[in-house]
Amino acid sequence: MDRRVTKKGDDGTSGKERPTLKTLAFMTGLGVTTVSRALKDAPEIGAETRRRVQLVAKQIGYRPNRAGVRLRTGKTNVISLVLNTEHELMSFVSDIIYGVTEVIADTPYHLIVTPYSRSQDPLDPVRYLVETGSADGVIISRTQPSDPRARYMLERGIPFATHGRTDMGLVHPYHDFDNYAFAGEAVRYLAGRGRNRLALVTPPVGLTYHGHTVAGFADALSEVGASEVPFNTVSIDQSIEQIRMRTAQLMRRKDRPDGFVSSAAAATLAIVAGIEDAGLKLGRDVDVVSKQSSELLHLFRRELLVVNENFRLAGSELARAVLGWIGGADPGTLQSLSTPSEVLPYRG
Amino acid sequence: MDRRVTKKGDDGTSGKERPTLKTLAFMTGLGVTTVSRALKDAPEIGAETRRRVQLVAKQIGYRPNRAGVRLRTGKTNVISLVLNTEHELMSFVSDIIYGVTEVIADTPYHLIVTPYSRSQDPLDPVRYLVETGSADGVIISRTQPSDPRARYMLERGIPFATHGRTDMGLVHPYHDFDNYAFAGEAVRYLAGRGRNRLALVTPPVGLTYHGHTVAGFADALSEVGASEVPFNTVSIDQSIEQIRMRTAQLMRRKDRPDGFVSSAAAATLAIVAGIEDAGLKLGRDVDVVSKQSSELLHLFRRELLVVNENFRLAGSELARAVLGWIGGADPGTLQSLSTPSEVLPYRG
DNA sequence: TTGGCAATCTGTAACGTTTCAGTATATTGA
DNA sequence: TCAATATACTGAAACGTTACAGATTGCCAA
Repeated sequence: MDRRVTKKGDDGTSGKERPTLKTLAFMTGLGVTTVSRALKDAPEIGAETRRRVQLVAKQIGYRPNRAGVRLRTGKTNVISLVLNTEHELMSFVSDIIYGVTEVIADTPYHLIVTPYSRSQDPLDPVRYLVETGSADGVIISRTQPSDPRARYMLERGIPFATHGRTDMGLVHPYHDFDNYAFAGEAVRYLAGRGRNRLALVTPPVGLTYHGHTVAGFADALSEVGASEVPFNTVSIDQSIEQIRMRTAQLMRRKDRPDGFVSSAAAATLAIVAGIEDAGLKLGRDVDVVSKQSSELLHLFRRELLVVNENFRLAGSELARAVLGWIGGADPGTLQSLSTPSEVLPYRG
Repeated sequence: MDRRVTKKGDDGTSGKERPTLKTLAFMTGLGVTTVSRALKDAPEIGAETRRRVQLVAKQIGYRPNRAGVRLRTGKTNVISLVLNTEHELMSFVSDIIYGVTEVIADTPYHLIVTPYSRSQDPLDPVRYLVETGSADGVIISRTQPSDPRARYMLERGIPFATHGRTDMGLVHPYHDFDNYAFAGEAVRYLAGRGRNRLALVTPPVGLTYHGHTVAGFADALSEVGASEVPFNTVSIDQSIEQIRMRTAQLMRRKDRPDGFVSSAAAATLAIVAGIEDAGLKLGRDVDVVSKQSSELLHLFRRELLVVNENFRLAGSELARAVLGWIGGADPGTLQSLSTPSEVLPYRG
């Protein structure tokens, strides 16, 4: 009986409102259902109708409302990158982000950054994402051999990719840098320069690539007949000052190493500072092979020997992997390993 | 007449589904409307009912469905950080991100990263965000004196904050580092060390802080009676190689500078390399004052003079500003300027 | 007793989308 | 010719939330 002032049938053609399916339906004279299906190339729509709808949609700049889709289908069109906001000094984080955005640029996906801090359980942010259904896919880093986050997401069936491998006998997408090869190459290169008492600056204990690095280092040591100078008190996620001090201590001992293999550029800066604190000279008394993610170590000390790790590539690969899994691909086919470059001495 | 198999009134208490308002309504015996209002402390709900609903909600871990809220209210609970994915070599980006996430951690907001590349109009991503209503607030960087993005968002009434100021006579939230003061301090410090032929490594031309830096530099020069050695062919967003080469060229001339003021750490690495390419020695032939965002320049060359810029703080301030504006605060009160530290010589 | 009013609570509609179950029309097979 | 079937389209319902317009109850003044 009583008609409301704002009645349902307003066709959305007035004013500057964003066009919706209803707008398109009105303009084409079709029903919303037909429009919806025409836009996603459903087979039961006539070819001409389809073209017509798509043309009009393009003309008026129709974009599906994300909230509508998400509410109806559960699809969020969101990828989440889960980051620890306290580790990783010289942050490769931006490179990963750029790599990811590069890949999702021409998809409907958005990238959200989900942080967690040292004090939290790394599982927390992942649990949050899954429980609230906030993302269609997740990228995690700081991967562990037996990673509770990977296990959790596998159980819930949510697509993800890990930066670094796991070792749980479970298959999932990952991208990893071949740290075993890196450490091996580094040792062989140092041995080739006559260095035979080598110390390793390891990745954080507990992460998978710590194991890979240590193994590559050890295997190559015995291969070339060099020996290890234990340096277990140091790993790359310690502070610059800590590493520097410990390095200086080490280098003042008479059984000091004549070569270092360092897993991160930031740590390398500290190692070099420690070496020089002890009055020794890089390239003469000791050589250092280091990974780096941007071209700055050669500027730092020309004597440094570097191997490049491309984090932008890692970001792209991880994004591709997650999207692939979401798209229904076999997770086992979405794994990639990046081979280290050769050891690069200073050129020019 | 005919009852559907799946009928409306299923109360959502079966199985592992995420609880909704309907679930809460069923459990408390109230209507969904009442529950909804009870959760947001609406005044027309009885005190006891309110407590009861909130208790149950907490117990079963109710979280409002973002898509539902967003569809109904238009509120996205999203902040977007708009980034250029090609500039800024030594990326402070991660610090900004961490700063932002720190602030939004205990809010319902998510952070999405919206990239754009050199080839695109910087206005594109902003237009996209506004047109699709993808965010409640936006943070932009690489701010220009007359910034089309700021103007655009002001016109549309969407809350935003800029990293760096504008100069259009329009008021909006910003956070900026006082680059005028930085350049001035740097010049005065160099003058204090007897340097009087100074070169400036400027921020990218066109950005607001280029002007601030140049002005601070020029004003301090005349204040201390030093002179400028023009170095306009270089700015900090050029490649390492470019800067290095140009610096070496400059330093081989007889009218070379005896002091540099550098606006970014990455550029400083190149400057120093160029200086040394020309056979000169830092600290003896020339001094360099540089901004840095992490503590690495002192490791690089102990003779470097540094001023710290805290990008994590910038991220936090920007997030606070946007949230404040969204929350209804006066944009004019959401502006902050970060004062540079003193020039720090090498210690220890 | 009655009317008015405040205090609480509730049903319905709507946001934009997709899916389900149809409907109408044309086409085919016998 | 008629029924069966394919083709092309459509309305209604539902996802979870909030806003609007009531509805119910109890209490008090007249």
